[in-house]
Amino acid sequence: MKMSVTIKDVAKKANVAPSTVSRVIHNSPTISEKTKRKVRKVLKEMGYHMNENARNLVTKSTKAIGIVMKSSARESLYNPFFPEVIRGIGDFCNKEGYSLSLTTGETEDAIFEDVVKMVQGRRVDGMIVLYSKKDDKVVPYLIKQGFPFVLIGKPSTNLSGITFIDNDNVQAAMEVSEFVIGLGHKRIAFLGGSPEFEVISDRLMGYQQAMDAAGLDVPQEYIKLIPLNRTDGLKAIDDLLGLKEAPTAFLVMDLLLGVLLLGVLAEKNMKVPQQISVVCFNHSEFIEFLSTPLTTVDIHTHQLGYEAAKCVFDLIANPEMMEKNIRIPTKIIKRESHFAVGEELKRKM
Amino acid sequence: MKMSVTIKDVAKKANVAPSTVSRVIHNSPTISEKTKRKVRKVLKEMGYHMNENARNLVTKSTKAIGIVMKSSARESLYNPFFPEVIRGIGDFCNKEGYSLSLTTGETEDAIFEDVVKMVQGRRVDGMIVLYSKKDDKVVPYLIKQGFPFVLIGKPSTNLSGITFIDNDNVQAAMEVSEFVIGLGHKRIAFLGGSPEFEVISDRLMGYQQAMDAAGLDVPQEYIKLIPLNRTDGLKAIDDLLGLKEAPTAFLVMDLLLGVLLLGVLAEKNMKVPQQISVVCFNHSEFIEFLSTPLTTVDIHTHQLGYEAAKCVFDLIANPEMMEKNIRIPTKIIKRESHFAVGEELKRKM
DNA sequence: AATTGAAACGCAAACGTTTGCGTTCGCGAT
DNA sequence: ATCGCGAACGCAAACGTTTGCGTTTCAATT
Repeated sequence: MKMSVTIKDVAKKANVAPSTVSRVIHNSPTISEKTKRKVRKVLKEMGYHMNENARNLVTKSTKAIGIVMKSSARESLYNPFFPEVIRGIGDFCNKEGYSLSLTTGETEDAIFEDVVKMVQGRRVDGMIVLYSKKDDKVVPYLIKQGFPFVLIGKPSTNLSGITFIDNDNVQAAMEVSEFVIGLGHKRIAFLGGSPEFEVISDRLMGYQQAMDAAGLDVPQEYIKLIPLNRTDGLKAIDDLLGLKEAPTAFLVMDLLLGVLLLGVLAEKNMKVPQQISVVCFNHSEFIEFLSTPLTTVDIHTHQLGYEAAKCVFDLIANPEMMEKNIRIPTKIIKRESHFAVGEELKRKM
Repeated sequence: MKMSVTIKDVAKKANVAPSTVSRVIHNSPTISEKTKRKVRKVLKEMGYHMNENARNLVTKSTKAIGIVMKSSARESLYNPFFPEVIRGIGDFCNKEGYSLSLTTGETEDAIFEDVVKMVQGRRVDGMIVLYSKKDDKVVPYLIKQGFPFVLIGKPSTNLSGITFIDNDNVQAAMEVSEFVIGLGHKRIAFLGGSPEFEVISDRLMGYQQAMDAAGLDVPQEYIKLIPLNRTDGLKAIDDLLGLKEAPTAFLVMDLLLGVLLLGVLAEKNMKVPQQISVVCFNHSEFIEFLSTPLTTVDIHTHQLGYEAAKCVFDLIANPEMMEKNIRIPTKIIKRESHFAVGEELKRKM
């Protein structure tokens, strides 16, 4: 490891005081152009680079923000949410010259310790929390510390003062339900993950509102809230398809379940969209590779991250800022896994 | 933001010198048990937590390691490699109480700047580089700086002194080829991404070696090296299936291409594995959700990350260590997308 | 009782910055 | 020639730790 060149080294070589070098680096107006040129020359020559630790120590501001994630989270591993949202965060941070720090903890306690270390250890200026769980210690801690943070998702606790970014999932589900209803469907199934996730329960709500508004009743058998794995997924799908009045359309909450559903339908030789319509949440470029051109709902993951980062920045700059709640709009990407009732015959030709 | 309690605050309250507090924190044997108890009590009471910046400044060691990734890398977004490898790295780091820092840059220059900032800015003790590109500046820079780092993948430059972790892709491809050959196949296609990636060219090599060894010749039409997108993928697959002597088995280098292939085969009503065998690289739990139980090659992504982290640690502890090259073994996960030639009829009953 | 020697602790410098304030310098106005 | 006054720069303290070394304490040895 080469020894680093410090401000003092530069100062010595340039025959100025360290403070002058510092001011040159920050382009202070109190330094003459002549000295600036001289010092800058030496800076280049010696290959100076700032020691961020020393800087952080005195300015009390690291140029970094932390990301809290539940690392073994199944749901974030197999859909592109995790990388996408980090890319979004990264994009903004990069524009502002900030860097990113990740929690590494596996257990909840370990994660909490990571957060404490980041916050109290003054390693980051702000935090972005990538999940929202019922009785989690992280968010309450951040609030108590008065530390700038934003949440991606919806706060599950009834704590106030939380700035959060998310989609309007109720709205999104309502829109997509209305869309499907508008196509003429009356028997619409809801296939999703565990309702303990805010996302799912919100979407369920939107779905039900739309159905109610359209005067369609929703038999409980149409609603399948299941863990995200093959066996439970298969069972749910079989149940639905085995119904005397089987649904003609599926609202699927996850790409994985969507893939599973398409597979089952293909095996049963049921054509999508001719016999069954499928709409799937969380658009990603992955679906391009499926043989069925799925109609999806784009939740704009990248933008979620980007806006979240922007928000922590505002919070850092102005800690007394009122909490806000930014909703990223969703968009139905219409491809060809849905059909309008009555069009079956035309299509079959 | 609450004001932090420092070592001095604790020292004052406990009627000892700051140095004593520091030694208590580090559990120095030169401090009596009595004082330790007293100081520890005050530490808890005041809720002390160390300021890492100050610590890093004097010890010249942050307890963090950096991760370099090419962020917009398509290939890392849609297969679970990226999250998985980070989880692996995180697992080890967490065990050792280290934290993680990510580059945020989009362009190559931005990424390079991130790296410089991490290294020279003394924000990390070591680095893990998640890619290896032909004429990249990062690796040469790290070498020049004598900074501890390891590469995941295979160094594309002819620079020596690089510790790197990867799979033996030649070997892996050879094994899987032999496996398929052993089933009786003679017409085996190779479907993969761009050969500018070391992974692909290595596997291609292994494939060809196995074919040669078995005395099977490989017509150039059997080898499709294409960019990872739908159109190019479809074209390649169509080409292969349209051949007068179409392959009976496919070696697929990527989950995405695998999914695409399965879709096309289903549309053409070609049964897997009865008519066509498919083996796909990069096992992930995702494939559980496909209707076809794909036989895959597990490259142990998680362990790649874990071992990489372990390596930087060794390097940090002992910078003069000889470079090493750790190969993570691969494993064929045999499921049911392959068939032994001659068994078709049995299966059909 | 004086001496010795660990054991236990305190002092102060150092790490590389930033920044308030003081000092120097040159120069035009008196 | 003196004064005054910005402009340009240097001094030194501060940020919160760690650590080598010096000092104190106190029990054990002579």
